[in-house]
Amino acid sequence: MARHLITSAIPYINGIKHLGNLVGSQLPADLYARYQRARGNEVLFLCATDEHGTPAELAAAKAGQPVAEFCADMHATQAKIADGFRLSFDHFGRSSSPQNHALTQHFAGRLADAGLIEEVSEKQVYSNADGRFLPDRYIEGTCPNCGYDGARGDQCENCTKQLDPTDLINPRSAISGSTDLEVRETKHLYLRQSQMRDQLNAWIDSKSDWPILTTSIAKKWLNDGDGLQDRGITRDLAWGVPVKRGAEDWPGMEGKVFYVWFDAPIEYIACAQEWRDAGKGSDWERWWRTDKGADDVRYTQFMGKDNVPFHTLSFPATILGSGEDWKLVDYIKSFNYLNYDGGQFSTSKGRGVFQDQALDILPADYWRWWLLSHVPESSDTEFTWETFQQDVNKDLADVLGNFVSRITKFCRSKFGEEVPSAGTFGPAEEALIADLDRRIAAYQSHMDAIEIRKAAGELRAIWVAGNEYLQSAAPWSTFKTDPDMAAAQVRLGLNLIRLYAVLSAPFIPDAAQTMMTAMQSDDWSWPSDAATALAALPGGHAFTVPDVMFTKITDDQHADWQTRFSGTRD
RNA sequence: GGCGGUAUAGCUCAGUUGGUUAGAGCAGAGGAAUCAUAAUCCUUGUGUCCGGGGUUCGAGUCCCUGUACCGCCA
Repeated sequence: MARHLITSAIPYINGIKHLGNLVGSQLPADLYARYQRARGNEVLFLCATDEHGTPAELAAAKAGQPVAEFCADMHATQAKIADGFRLSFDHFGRSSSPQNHALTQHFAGRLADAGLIEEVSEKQVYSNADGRFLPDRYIEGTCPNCGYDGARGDQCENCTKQLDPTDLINPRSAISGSTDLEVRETKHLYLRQSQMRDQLNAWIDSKSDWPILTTSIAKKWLNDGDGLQDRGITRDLAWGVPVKRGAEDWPGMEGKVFYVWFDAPIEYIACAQEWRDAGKGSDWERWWRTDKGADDVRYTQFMGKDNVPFHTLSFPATILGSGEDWKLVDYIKSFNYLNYDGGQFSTSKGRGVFQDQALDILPADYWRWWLLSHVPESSDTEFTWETFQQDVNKDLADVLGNFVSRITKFCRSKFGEEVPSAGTFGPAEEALIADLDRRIAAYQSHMDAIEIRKAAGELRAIWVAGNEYLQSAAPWSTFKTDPDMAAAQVRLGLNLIRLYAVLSAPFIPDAAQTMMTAMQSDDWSWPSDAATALAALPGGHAFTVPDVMFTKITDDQHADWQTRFSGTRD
């Protein structure tokens, strides 16, 4: 039995995410996790919330809550939404957990011992009114280049010129508006990634099977300009993991915390400890320590393309630099962006569909199916209500839902609500079985390779094969002349429903459960061959006719949602 | 400005190491059937494969160049 460690990029805590955040990491990771479990493999599927940093502090302030309380509430909210989408995390952790605090400090200590941490003094803008240092982008002022009044300390969004905060004319705090700013000297820790460039380069080079999107981004950061740059891993903030060297205090670093990009990926490991501590498992090290049983684990990460540098370089640098036997990622599946109706999803402009709204208007399976079958694997993908309506109605309601409906209702009217026993399979049935064997093999190989769109296409073709068979076998016709043959045809059709439940469950778990329940079965075993799988429900086995599985999206709903989620356009 | 990605049928996309008349789903058109959520099934593609050069016996596929969109970095 193979063992799969699977992680999804961890979503930031500052608010409810839109669909773009779902499709780029959590949903495909869930698909893969469900598939591997279905194949009988051992899976540990982890995700968490990324809770530290300035945006979280500001979001909490805006909500009028202490930041710890805000994060706890928002974590619960995101966990509820994840559950709504049927994301099957073995544990949904928090980067603010005590486990992550300790582990982050541990890694910092190991890296320091290995000579990979450097203390650097630098000048940063301090706001007396806010009582804090301000990150570059939280300083606003007049652009020295174009005169735009709302330029940020990192870049003027009017003329796109890159800036230093000290370039701004009449700088002010973006948080309070205060102009009582001063430049102060402060000391920070830098991770000397540049020292590990050759090691990282060789590691990336060894990953010839990774998606081009993943390796090209990594190589660019390794080789661009002066090569991989050292990065600051601490900040002058209150909310975060306090800087410590292992369990020891770090002289000169009092009151500082680690920067989010340092502690967030470490949460992947800490999350396994949380999982253990929550009583969901007994041994987390056999998943994460190659010297303690994780040698045979295959570790796959899922993320949007914006997260690739941290996962290909920074986090591996942390792990390799520690000198300990931590598990490195085996395969990184990265995704492009999902666009919304001619533009980008925008949190600030309220453009696009947010995850809670999506679940309010339609069941999870509708979203799961459309998003996964259109997942942006090779380039950005466009969401439009028109294609969403068309595709979901066609694939789920017409092709799959109607198949279940037509065969169960036909059987009920002619043979009653049990699988008919009479008749034997002929050439048409054998041909279907051979076709299914080929298609299931193709489906598996696409799923094994995490080629999601291809897998979705093959699954859809498997649904279509059932309709093709019924159409040519025409039991409603044979019933008049040869009821026994009709019985055999219906028996095959009913067994297809159970097989579809098994094969479809990774994509649409709720509908799969509906199908399985209707067939009054609990046999979720993955098919070894179609002939055997289609004999699972013998003659005489009782079933029920399920309610309509997928109601169609109407034109009125389409129009209503198109308007409601358009947001404010400029 | 530097780098990377993308550009294939009305729409969403496949096209493996260059090799025969460029494919799939949806939409459109025609037909069959009537068990079913008016659902299904069959038939139907005259596409300057973004433009322009080049390499090659042969390029959607490689090289150069231009254009458009997206992203990352400075």
